[in-house]
Amino acid sequence: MSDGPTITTIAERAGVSIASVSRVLNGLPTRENTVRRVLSAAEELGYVPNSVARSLKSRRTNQVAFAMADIGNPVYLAMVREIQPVLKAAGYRLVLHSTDADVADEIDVLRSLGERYVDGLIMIPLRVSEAHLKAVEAARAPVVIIGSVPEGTRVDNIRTDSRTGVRLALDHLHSLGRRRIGFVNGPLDTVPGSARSTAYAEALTALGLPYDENLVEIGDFYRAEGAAAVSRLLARAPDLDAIMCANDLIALGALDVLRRTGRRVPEDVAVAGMDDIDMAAVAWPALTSVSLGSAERGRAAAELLLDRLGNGEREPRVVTVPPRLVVRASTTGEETP
Amino acid sequence: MSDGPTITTIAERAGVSIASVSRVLNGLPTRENTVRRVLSAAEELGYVPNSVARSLKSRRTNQVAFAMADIGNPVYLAMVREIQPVLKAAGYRLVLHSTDADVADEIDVLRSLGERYVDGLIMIPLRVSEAHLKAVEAARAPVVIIGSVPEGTRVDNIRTDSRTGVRLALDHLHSLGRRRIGFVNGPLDTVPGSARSTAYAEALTALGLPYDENLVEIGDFYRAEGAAAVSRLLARAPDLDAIMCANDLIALGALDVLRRTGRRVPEDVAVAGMDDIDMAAVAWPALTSVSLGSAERGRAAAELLLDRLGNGEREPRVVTVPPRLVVRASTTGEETP
DNA sequence: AAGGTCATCGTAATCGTTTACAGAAAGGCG
DNA sequence: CGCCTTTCTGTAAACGATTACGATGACCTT
Repeated sequence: MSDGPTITTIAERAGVSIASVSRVLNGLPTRENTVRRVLSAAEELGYVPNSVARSLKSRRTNQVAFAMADIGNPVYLAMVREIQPVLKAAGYRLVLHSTDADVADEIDVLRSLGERYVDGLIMIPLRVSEAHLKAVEAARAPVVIIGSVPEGTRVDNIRTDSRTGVRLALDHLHSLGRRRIGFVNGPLDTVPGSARSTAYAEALTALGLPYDENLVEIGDFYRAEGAAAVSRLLARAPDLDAIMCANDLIALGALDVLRRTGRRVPEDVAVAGMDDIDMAAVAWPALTSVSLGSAERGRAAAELLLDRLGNGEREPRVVTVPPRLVVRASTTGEETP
Repeated sequence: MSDGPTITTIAERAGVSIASVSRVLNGLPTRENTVRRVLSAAEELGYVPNSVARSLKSRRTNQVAFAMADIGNPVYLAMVREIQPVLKAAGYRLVLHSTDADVADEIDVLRSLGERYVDGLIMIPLRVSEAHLKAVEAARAPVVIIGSVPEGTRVDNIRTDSRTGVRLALDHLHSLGRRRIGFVNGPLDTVPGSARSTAYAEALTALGLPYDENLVEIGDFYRAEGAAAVSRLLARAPDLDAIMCANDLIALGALDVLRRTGRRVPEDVAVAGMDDIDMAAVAWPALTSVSLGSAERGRAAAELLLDRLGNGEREPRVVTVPPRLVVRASTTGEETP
């Protein structure tokens, strides 16, 4: 754990100048003899270049940050899983930020781009405020946002269409003959929360079903909170025959509550979730879910960022990943092998 | 995306020297008037300190790396989830490395500590070679290893006791009356693979059961490979009444195969896994699993590293997290609410 | 042999900070 | 008022790399 050799150490041992050392190590044309002496000196000393010093001069760190609300959420983890290999292949390291959905913390991450410890940022904010947008515009490094931002915001953007997603699920439930379809959502002041709320109302209208506020309950995007919300919902609307959940963790909570209260899924109550996390497939009954393409979105974000890091100035791009309904036993009762 | 102000810019605007700017920004004693001028200049310019330059001088990056074999593995993700908040609270950022269980890649991560882009490393190698140990000893920054290393290795180390873990599970299966207990393992040249293999044999002996090599099958630590291995196992030993799986992904694969081949779990075949990943609790039937305390190990590793970063030289420490059997329906049939 | 070309090398500046050191200003005291 | 002590501030040297520029010497040409 000593203090490690620098190019100066090498220069002394090889009897050349630090400039020559640098040139050799960077493969610039140098006399054969010098190359040999420098390389063997470097080898003997176990030289490893100091990336901090290099970054200071080159203004590149080969690091990229990913900021998400909550590292415990499987959706974000699925994204990390896709982002990491893409960046790694391009020679970038991935730095993780978990912001606890705190706006100040997210703005802070954006501001911290000025510290230059990363070359770019992929961010997936739960809420998008004015302050966010200002900070994004002022950011000192390329940013890719996953999630909807207002039209006209000048930023690379990956979005999905959760409105259509909700619609797909409700159509499916309706086609199975369900008419009293409850809805359990997360906070309405979040981007997904508000989008899914209006989507639910619209889909009902399109299906010719009445909007009954007794069928709607709001909790949070976690399993325990989801379970609690489902309990409240069942108390208010014991006659419902289906529950649409704003994400899969809520849906897993719903399965817990329904099992505990002795209702069969899907015979008594069909359940659908959103995000299609890994656990959806192994749950019992396996959970019907709307895939919002977390993996694709993660990969697309990484690729968009890499492209921007290569190109610098170009028009911001928007990539939309379409939702896809994954039907499983929690709605149809049929096991998919 | 312009080039951002530096302390030089601030110094000019405030009419002081860069030394004074630095002092003010670092809270060193300075005349009231100077403080005010520097701070307002910094404010107006939207100054953000360059962390790369600061790191070069201070020799600290406030970053810590976590290197794991496969970022897709829920066990490692569970660790990331615990490590991140601990580091964040201490002001460190977390950099992720996925090494694909490649020895060369892992050595590379160790070597790259010399690049000084992180202050420390938490590593969880699947295989531990001579080269690993050499690289660890030579590492230029503190390292914490999760997983067993040879006695006497001078490194902070978090371990669990998977031997006892296997023993717990087999005792449990035996107490349920199972006598033909199969074992599906991952590669034997990995640390967990070899440990669990000997543990299985030992536990059988302790229970007075014969070792039947027809009851043992080797695949890999993934769901699909696990399923394939279980298929082979069932073909060779159709009369088995329990399967011990070397990890939960294999166990999930086992559940898939058993269901597909029409065997009831646990009536016909009881199944137990290891690691107690999130999915174990939601699977159907819910999976009995040996928790190796992934969360605790992650947290302990982070704390050990922080302590070492604070203390510098001290004797290496070893923390052992005991295994714990989590009984669920896949062995007892009783649902745990 | 003188002059020119070319490859190679070393000196020094630079990136943006921190900090040792010395100089300047200010205050206290006889 | 002069001297000493105490603040405070500026100059300059690090940290470890990259790189522009000019110096050096080998080699070729005439």
